[in-house]
Amino acid sequence: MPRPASARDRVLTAYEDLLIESGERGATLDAVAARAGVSKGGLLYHFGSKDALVEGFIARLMDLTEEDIDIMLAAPEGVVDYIIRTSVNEGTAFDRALIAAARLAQTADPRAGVALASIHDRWLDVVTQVVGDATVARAIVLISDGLYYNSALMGMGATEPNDPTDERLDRLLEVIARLGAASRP
Amino acid sequence: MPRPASARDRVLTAYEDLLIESGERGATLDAVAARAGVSKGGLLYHFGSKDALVEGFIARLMDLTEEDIDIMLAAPEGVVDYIIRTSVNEGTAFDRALIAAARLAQTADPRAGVALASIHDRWLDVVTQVVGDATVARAIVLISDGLYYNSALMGMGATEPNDPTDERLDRLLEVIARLGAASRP
DNA sequence: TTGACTATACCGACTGGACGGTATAGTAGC
DNA sequence: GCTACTATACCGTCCAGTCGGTATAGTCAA
Repeated sequence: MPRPASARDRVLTAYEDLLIESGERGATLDAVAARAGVSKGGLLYHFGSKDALVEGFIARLMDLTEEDIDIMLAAPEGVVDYIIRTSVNEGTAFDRALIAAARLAQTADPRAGVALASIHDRWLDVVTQVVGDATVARAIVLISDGLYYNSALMGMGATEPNDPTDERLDRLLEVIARLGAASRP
Repeated sequence: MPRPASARDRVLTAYEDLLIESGERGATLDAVAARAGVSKGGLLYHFGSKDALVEGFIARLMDLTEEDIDIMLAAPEGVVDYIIRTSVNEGTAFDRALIAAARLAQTADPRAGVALASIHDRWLDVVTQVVGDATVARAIVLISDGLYYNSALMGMGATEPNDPTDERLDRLLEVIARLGAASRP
């Protein structure tokens, strides 16, 4: 690990930003380098190929996933509330990484698909633990997936607002409570 | 319109297949033409540009959507059962078109994302009509979205089976019934 | 303390291949 | 003779990856 808040990290963030804003096609090495404020050569010094860049991005995503699960388990409002409310916008570093991964998965990069599937499974485990019923947990995680993917894929075409305090989410959570979900762990 | 599966249709289907199998990057004009068994010149005779091909694909998707909604409304097992069970595999022409659209969404052009959003809205309308409650309908459509996008994005990484008669879907539908959804119109 | 050498971090011109699109000449069937 | 193609060649652009070079800091030995 090099000392300063490094070029390597800036490159990863630039890649993520470009995936979100312009899709996989727009996230070229030149564009990523420019965004990160390094030259193309500099980028390729840190990541020897585009493939290695994808690998690095996914590794960071998996780290953020573990962090987010810790936060989720400690959330004062409960796991279910947390997972549904944070399924909706692009605010946190984790949200952004997830949306970027969804963009990557669209282009059939199997690694992004596998990463997404494993994140989904982690959530399912945690929610199952909390609500006690595997099928109820599955329904909840699917709703979360639906919210995520809608914001990931529909972009400007979306009808869903991206506000985690939206009262429509309150109502959605009330309906979810009917499934038998404990709203607190 | 000529008699058998016309070259035009074959081109559209080949494009769809390639989107599903190889993503947007793999669906090049050369690859689509080869898959459809026409020459590149032949493809460009029918669709003057890749843009026109996308347009043609989306037009067919929207036709299939209207057909599917008619089928859904007439489904003997009810709208909710139908929408959840058919959210899961790549069997029908409509399913395949939807998965392909998810691959295309927001990659280069917002049209696929807009189309997806409008299909989502049509479903929401229909389900709201049937179950009577907008929030319950939203939860159901989100579960359907979750199932769809999981099969669209996770590909080989998926843990979800793609079998509409899977008993896990039966259990999921039982849980959804607790939301207050009428399982028949 | 200075000069030789090494490692790390980065630059940017260039190459080669892929891809969208154009063009043109020709063919089979109605 | 028109529609619906096939076949092939070619062009310009974009893009991943290569390569030679530069800058800086640190090591070490004479």
